[in-house]
Amino acid sequence: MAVTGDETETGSTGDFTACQMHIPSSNLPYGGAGASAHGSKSSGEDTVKKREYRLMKNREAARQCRRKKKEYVKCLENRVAVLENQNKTLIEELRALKDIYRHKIQ
DNA sequence: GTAAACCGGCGTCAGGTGGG
DNA sequence: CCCACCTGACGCCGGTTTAC
Repeated sequence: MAVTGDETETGSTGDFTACQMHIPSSNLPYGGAGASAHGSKSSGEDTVKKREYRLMKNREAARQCRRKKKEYVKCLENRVAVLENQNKTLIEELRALKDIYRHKIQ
């Protein structure tokens, strides 16, 4: 496992354009800073709670990010399949047209 | 049967980004 | 600024596969 620290939260919006998806946002009980930046009066207990909250939100965010990425990759794989099919069809069509042309000129 | 390699998923951290 | 959010990277873990 990783070690200490503090960071991050959850939500939605993001990139992975072309093949995308979107999920709703969330709410936040602890609006304050990460861990008493300057004038904060948060007690130790409060700080711990804030950290736990952040970790929880980031956990969710990471899960969602992975889900989204998987979806994106699946979408790309789909696209590849479609394009390969299209390519095959076009090659076939070209071959047929060439054939017709060849017969016509002789 | 078992050790090693591989795989997929998870939690956490760090850093970037956009909005208020 | 500050905050919330997103995401890449890292390390860990449990399950599966492979080689012996």
